[in-house]
Amino acid sequence: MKYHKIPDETIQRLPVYLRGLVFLSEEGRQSISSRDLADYLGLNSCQIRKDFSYYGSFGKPGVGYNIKKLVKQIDKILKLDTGNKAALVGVGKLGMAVLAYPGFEVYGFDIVAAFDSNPGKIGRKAMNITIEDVSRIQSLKKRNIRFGIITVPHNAVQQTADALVKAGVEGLLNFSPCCVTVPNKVKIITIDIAKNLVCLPYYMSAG
Amino acid sequence: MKYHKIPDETIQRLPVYLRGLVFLSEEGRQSISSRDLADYLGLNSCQIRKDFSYYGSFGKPGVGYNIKKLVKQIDKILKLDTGNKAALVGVGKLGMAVLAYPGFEVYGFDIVAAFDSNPGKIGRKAMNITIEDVSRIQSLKKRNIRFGIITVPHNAVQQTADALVKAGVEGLLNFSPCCVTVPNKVKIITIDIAKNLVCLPYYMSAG
DNA sequence: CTATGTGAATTTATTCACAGCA
DNA sequence: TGCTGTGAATAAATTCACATAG
Repeated sequence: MKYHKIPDETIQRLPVYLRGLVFLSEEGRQSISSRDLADYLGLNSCQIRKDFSYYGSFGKPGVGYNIKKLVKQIDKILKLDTGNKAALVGVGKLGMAVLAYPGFEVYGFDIVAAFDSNPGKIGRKAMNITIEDVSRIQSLKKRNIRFGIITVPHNAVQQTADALVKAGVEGLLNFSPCCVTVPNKVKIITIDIAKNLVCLPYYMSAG
Repeated sequence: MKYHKIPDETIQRLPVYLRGLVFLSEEGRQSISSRDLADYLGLNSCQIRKDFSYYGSFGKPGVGYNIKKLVKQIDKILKLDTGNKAALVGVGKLGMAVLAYPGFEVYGFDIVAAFDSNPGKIGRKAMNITIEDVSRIQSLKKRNIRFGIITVPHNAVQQTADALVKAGVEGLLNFSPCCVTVPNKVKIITIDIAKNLVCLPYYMSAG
């Protein structure tokens, strides 16, 4: 295994592999070939082999990959094996939906705190999490919570990001497609739910 | 302007440009240079110029791009100028959040119908849309609704997709990260809200 | 025989660098 | 002078093709 700069696209695919493999594992499957995994996920088999090869030789020629072993490897590569804790800010409709979303568990993420500025919501429970006042965001540092999920209205995004950064949060997931400024060391990912729909008319007309 | 195959990455960036430009336009700005737009969106200016150049010469040397004109062009390229109508299936927490999401409008998408299988919800209103029984999905063809948004629990995704396809829907946005099979002519995009968070630990530790 | 792992070839995308226009 | 538009150069990612291992 020679040194290679690992393509960013490879990193982005690892979560896709992970989810598929966890699902197959839960169905009781022990091992899988790159070809079968490619068919299952709608990808290309030699891309899968190359992606894994950047990190070592996990497969057995003639057999394929041991699923449990591969899941462990990907968890390790993506640093998902250390129990990442996240806090959500903004318990409105979108915030509630994110709290209820069953998809974080498979990646080893736990949303363990929720904040809102509406006094009527403070102290209530949302998905078994007690909603706290946004003024308590500063407590995140002590609680060792390093990830923030922002589901506030877009006019409150910047101040929310500022508060989270001040509390030592280093990774942000922002659901409001608006411009936010954060220090360089902080990584922020903005997702625009609608954006995904936008390219469909183009691709549909193209055939 | 020579013929060029348009990179897929260019298509994916057009919605980003569009949102930024619409926002700038709403703030009253008339024109912008590729450099300023690049700074604003955190991208590279010659990439922006090249992306636009695939479709013609929209800019004025020494001045920049007329924002309104550019918005119209992108709308046309992405076929967003024809009033795309979408139906949502599954009015649970996530479905409600998507219905309330303010981000579809800027892209010219209208969610005009909502379906659920829970009899207690049928006939109620969600964001001014009357919830219909899933059995009425077949009416979408007559109503000229070509896009479907799937926010049902993952065990109901396949049957929902089947019903939408049967009703003539050609573009699907699926919020359950699970494997769905659709005919070739149908384009489906699956989004995994959690996946975006997953790469953060990797990038954060990398510096 | 089957399936991995990987250099080499190819394809795709980005960035450079500058001629030419307002 | 300021900025676009674009060939050429570079960089990045994918796919091929096959030697090698179980």
